[in-house]
Amino acid sequence: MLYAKIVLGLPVAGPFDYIVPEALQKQIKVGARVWVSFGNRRLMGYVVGLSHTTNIKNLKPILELLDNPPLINKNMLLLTKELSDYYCCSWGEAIETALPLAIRKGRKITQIEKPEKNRLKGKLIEPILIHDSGTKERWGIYLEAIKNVLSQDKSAIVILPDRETVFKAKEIIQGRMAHMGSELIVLYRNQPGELKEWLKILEGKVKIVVGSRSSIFAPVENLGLIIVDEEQNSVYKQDQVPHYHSRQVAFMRSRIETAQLILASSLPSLEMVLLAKQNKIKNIFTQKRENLPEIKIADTTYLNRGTKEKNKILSKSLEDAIFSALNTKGKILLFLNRRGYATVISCRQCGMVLKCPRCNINLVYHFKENVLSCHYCNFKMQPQDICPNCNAGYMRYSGLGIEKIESEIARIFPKGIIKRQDNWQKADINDADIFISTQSVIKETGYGFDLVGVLAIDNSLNRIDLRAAEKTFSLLIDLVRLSSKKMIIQTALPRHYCFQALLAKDVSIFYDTELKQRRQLGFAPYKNMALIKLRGKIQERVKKITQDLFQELSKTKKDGIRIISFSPGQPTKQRGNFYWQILLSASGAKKISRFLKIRLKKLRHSGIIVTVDVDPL
DNA sequence: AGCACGCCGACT
DNA sequence: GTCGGCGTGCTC
Repeated sequence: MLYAKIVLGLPVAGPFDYIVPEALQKQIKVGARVWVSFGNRRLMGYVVGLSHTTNIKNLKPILELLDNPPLINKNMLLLTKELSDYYCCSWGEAIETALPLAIRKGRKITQIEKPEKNRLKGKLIEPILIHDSGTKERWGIYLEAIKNVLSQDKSAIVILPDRETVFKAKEIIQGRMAHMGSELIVLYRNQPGELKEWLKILEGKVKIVVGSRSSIFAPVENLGLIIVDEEQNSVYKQDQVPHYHSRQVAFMRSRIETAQLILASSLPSLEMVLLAKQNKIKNIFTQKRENLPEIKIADTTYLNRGTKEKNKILSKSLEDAIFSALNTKGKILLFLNRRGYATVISCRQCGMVLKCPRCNINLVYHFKENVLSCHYCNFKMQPQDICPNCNAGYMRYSGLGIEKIESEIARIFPKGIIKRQDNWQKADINDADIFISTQSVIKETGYGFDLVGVLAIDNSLNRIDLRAAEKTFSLLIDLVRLSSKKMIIQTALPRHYCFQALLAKDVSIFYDTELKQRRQLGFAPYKNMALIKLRGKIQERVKKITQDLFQELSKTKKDGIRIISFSPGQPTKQRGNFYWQILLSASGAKKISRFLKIRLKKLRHSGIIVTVDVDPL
């Protein structure tokens, strides 16, 4: 008798044993897809083992074998197993994230049998981190490495953050390697033709795959090189279960397949900087200091002080700089990361601040729409003239939003042409002398403003988020790159290392200080962290269950697992569900995942969905 | 995940 | 009395 160990794309552990019918015994192999009956359902299963013994009685037979030869090779099975151990999901779920939708749905394919090559195992792989200021230098290294693996008859995967850079990369590689025709392929999840391209790779016809996040799973043969461009980019993190990060998967895969790994970034993640400091990866630093604008910090503590005469939004130095830029027909960007007009609506008598009834964050007044809105859940209500708490008739509208900035700027600089943009409403930079924008301006690459004024960066810095400084610094660096001459940052925290690093034009000031703090606090990248997310329709219920789970988990003093906090999710509400979460840490993601798989298996509450995000961003 | 079973309160 | 929501266990 022959039995198959089968995993399923469900959040259940498995594997499950099935009888291999006589007729399939010669053909079935590990890595094949099969149809099986599970409970009262017919599901796609993946064969992860074959055995002549079993401990389970009353086995069901495999209904149908889809692949001969098998679809998933040994290395891919190893990779997905490791993924499931690291990211706290089932093996079957991990396999399914590595496959195109059509394949998961049971599309039959014909493949030719090809012997799996014996590879030299245990060879030391070399990961390198390129820290540069643009894309020119790194492409020299990329192309050299690609040429090198091709000459050894091996293949390469190049992943990049977005569609444009993927296609640009394809052009560059093709330009340098004119003989590359169908051997170079662009792979993009859910593109038309995705399956066709994927199958071409599976057949071993493709030497170079260029793609985005999920292309790290491309079934190339004889992999010799993985390149992760802009490794710090958060698009590499999947926002659904399993919450994998392509850079992390690249490490796993390069080890399994003994492939070289090249990571590059103009502002590397703290994770990679730490690895480089520990000499676990080789660091190539080519960042030059030329072309950086003049950077000034304007201390705004005095703007916020008692002088009630006027709610001043501009420091003297920024105001002067705007005037002189206008006089010389310069382009000005004013950056403010807050939509709306007034961000705090409070009662002058009792001091109550209007909050979203669902999310408990401040409601923001939008002048143009004349509405109060919650920026988390999009709750809207009419502006209030009378305090709902004490019935006094004096509501104060304060806190600077971008609409308010626009009207103030228009008042101070009546001669300048002013355009405003946020994520909801785009404007053309070329039409304006003064361009006022939220973060949405970052996407416009390569635009050189003569003056960049950063108006309210402190709220980003003051967020309750262990990555607040990292995200703020990254934002500031993006703004520096939009600025060709001068940048003025208004802040009430002028001594903060984010600003000091900019003033000194030395990113290592930021890295060193931030790393030191992370180590002292026991946070990433020194520890692995995980977020248990609970969601459900009833706010109080989700909160209660999260709190109970938090207390339950807190009792377990084990293996250096630290249960850090429980808090409302962000956003608090999404598509009718309320979110609460528990943050924990340990040294080693696999340890956290093992712990949580045991502890969360028993946790079941109707109407509550529990997910785990390992290495959350 | 999806389903069956068994337990309890509150209503045609 | 039973309907339905919730907790629990199970799926090879």
